[in-house]
Amino acid sequence: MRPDLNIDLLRSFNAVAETRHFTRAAEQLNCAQSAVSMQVKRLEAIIGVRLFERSKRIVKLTEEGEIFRRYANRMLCLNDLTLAAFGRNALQGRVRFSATDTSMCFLPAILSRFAQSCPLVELEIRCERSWEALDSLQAGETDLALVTQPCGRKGGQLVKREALVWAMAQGASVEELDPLPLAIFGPGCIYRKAALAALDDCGRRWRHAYNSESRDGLNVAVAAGLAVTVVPVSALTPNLRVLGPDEGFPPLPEIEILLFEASSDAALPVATFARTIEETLAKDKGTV
Amino acid sequence: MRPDLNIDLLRSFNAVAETRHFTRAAEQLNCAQSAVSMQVKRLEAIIGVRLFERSKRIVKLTEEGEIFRRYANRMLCLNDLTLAAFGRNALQGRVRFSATDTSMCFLPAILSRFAQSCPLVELEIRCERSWEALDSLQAGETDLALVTQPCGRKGGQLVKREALVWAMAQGASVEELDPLPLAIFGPGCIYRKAALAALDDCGRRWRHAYNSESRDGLNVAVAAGLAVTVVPVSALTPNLRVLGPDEGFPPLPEIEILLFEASSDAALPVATFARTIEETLAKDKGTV
DNA sequence: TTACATCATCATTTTTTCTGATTAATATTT
DNA sequence: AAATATTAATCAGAAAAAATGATGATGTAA
Repeated sequence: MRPDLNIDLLRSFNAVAETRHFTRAAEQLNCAQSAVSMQVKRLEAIIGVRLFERSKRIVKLTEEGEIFRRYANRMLCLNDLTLAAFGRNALQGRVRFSATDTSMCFLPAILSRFAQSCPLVELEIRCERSWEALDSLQAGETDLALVTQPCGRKGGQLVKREALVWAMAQGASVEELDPLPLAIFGPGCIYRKAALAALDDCGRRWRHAYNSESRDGLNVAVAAGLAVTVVPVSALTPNLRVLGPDEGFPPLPEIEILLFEASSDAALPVATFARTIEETLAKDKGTV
Repeated sequence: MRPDLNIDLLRSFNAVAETRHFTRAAEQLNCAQSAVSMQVKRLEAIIGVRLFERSKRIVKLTEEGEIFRRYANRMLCLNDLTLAAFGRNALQGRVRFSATDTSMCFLPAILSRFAQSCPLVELEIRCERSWEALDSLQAGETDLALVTQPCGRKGGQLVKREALVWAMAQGASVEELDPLPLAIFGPGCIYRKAALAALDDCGRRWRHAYNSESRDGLNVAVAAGLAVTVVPVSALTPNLRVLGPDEGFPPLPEIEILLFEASSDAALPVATFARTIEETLAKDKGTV
């Protein structure tokens, strides 16, 4: 029925909009000026809107042209992204990645970013405790590990500091809970020690009500309002309520998210994934 | 350097991926089967990836083809959206719209949706109290009004019910505040009455500490931790903390968001904007 | 095996697009 | 004011790209 857009035409349109000259745009595009004129004309015919004001000598975007420019840009970006993701020198391969339960909450942002620009790279994700993740890394079973404890290993890179807070279900009340029922990870977690010590220090009685090796396990008890837990602020969900000094909860230490790589000269997909993690977490740094 | 994508080729690719037949795709596209073959081949050359498995008789997307399909689809959607937004029968004109401070918090979602599909429509937004908005509508100064109180007018359409909650700044404490300093709208707001009555009922002393005709005005006091306010849950920001029965706050009534139109046979852009409001708010309904 | 269906390939035709020259309009210089 | 220069639109012809219809190859069903 009606013709589709054409990326080449958008490219030309964009060049004219940038340079504000048909001649310069032609140079930039390596073609004759008349070609650019005709391309813009063709594009205008397709979308049925006049894009440039040519009454005077100067080339100026019309109001609609200005609006259309945003659409054209999105289209060109998507085009470039797609070509970069697939083209001949697109990344391909596999990345075996270990995350801890705690670092898991950052994965959605990281993954959507990475999957977008490197769709051909196969991702293998495991969830382990920090020390297990580092063992896997050393054993060559994984390429990267995003952990919360260095476990004595050297070479980890600090990619983010994250506040840890006490939290419980929105509706639940903490008043009548004494001793305080806790849903936290089992022994081995250094933050667990710090949290319990802090509670003891301020004289709050507690009991270890629920235990699990995974956050999902704990969440069941927390969501039911049966226990209080400790989470990084990034893992807070709408149904969780932060418990502060007002309610008698001591401040918690910050956790450090560390990135370990199997080798410094890792395969390109691995290195790219590592850089994506750094960038994504660094971006969040300011907002939290 | 390397050639750009081409929407026509994506269209063909998509047809083949859908029908799983080059011949059927050709019928669908109204062209010869050989053309489709060549188009797919050309596309494969551009992105440097084999898209279909043709070893057997059946046409099957390769693994990469399956991934590429998502990119192609996004591109085609953006193409269609752009054409619909500009093409000959694209909406053009102006919509004059009144919102109240309370309904304002829904505007970002509504506007981004509308602006996306109708970029050529000029939007004029005013923020008024409900009764002023309805007066403006009746006076023909605006085309649509999204209000929280019917003010005795008939013909409004209920587009959303929204819970109202007590809230204060995250860090601040409510314990030592007696009488409770309130930052709420001035007289005229029916929800204000309900809120104050509820406070009185549960024996909580309060004083009217801050007053303003706009939410921004109130927010200054609230953000500073100087006062407690009442907000619809959709207007909650991360720096606000909900105050519930635990802290001695009575439940509040729900507000009703009503949409009034100047006339039932409004201009097409106005009607489209109205429909966008309904759809956007209806979508939220389930999640809140 | 034969008949049939399906996709790739090819030579040819058709369509699209580009080029280079020219023109018209505006700005700049003399 | 006239001359010159710059710029974009237009046009005819050239070049390139794409579509067609025929043909061939390959696999499936009868």
